[in-house]
Amino acid sequence: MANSMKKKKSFKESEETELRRGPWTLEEDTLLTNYILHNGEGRWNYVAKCAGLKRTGKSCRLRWLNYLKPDIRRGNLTPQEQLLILELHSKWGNRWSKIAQYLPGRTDNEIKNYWRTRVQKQARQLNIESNSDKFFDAVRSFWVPRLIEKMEQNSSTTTTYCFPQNNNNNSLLLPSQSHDSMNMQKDTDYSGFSNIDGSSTTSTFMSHLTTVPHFMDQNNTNIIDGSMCFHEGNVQELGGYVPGMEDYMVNSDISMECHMADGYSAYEDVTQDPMWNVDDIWQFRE
DNA sequence: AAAACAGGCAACCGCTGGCCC
DNA sequence: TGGGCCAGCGGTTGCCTGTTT
Repeated sequence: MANSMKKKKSFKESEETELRRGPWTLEEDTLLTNYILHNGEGRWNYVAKCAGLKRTGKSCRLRWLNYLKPDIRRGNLTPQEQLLILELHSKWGNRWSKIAQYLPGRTDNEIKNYWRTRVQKQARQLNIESNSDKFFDAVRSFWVPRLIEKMEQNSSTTTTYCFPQNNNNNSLLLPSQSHDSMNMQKDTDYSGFSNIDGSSTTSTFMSHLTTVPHFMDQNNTNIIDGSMCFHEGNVQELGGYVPGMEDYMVNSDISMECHMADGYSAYEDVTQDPMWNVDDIWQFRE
């Protein structure tokens, strides 16, 4: 018994030592792709074996889902996608796979990397916790409007992005609790938005883009009630001008100084770092 | 031109939950 | 019912590349 266990173990060890790790070669990619295109995904350990790969099933799965799958979108995240990530992260936190479901062609890994390298970097520079209210306020006041402006500039594409229904008051695109006193809603009808519990919530920025009371499911095939959508790069038609936005900016004690600051490069390409001029929003620093 | 540094991203690791025997 | 296997997920690591000195 002990002997057979030992044999089994040593066999397994020798099998494991043959497993390849690290970067995938072109040949491995081809083997995996060809196998899956002909036979489907199936069980990953089986896929690895049958495709003739010396990789774990796990490794094959990751490579396929994050890199080889035909519908993977590559390249920089668009302002729309960034905005969606900010919004969805404010609702769900680090639920990367869930967030990725709303960004067709983007992987959870890519979104996670984006968050860690871009968003958290900004938070670090500001010496703010990236999940803190203060950081959300900063994003609301600066990043979001700049992303929206960027969207207005890119008016050639027509991709539809869909926001899931708000079911809490923790939306990044909403005024925070601390800004409730600004009475944002008085000039604008936000009635298109409702929560699961029947109450209504507002989205400071997105609600002005369009108020379509439905959204597509994960496969973009079915329309689901109770959400908001906007069309990428077509903000003008949908209300690219953001009424109330200036109210928010002007009334916000956060935005005040930054908005007025000389030399503040508020309208540079927000899809690139830095998210904002750190020196100009020094007041966020703790 | 080369070394040092920083950022971005692909890949790995460990945990969890579901399924099956 | 408990153990093994597997897929999926989020966190972490390490390499590659571009930039700075």
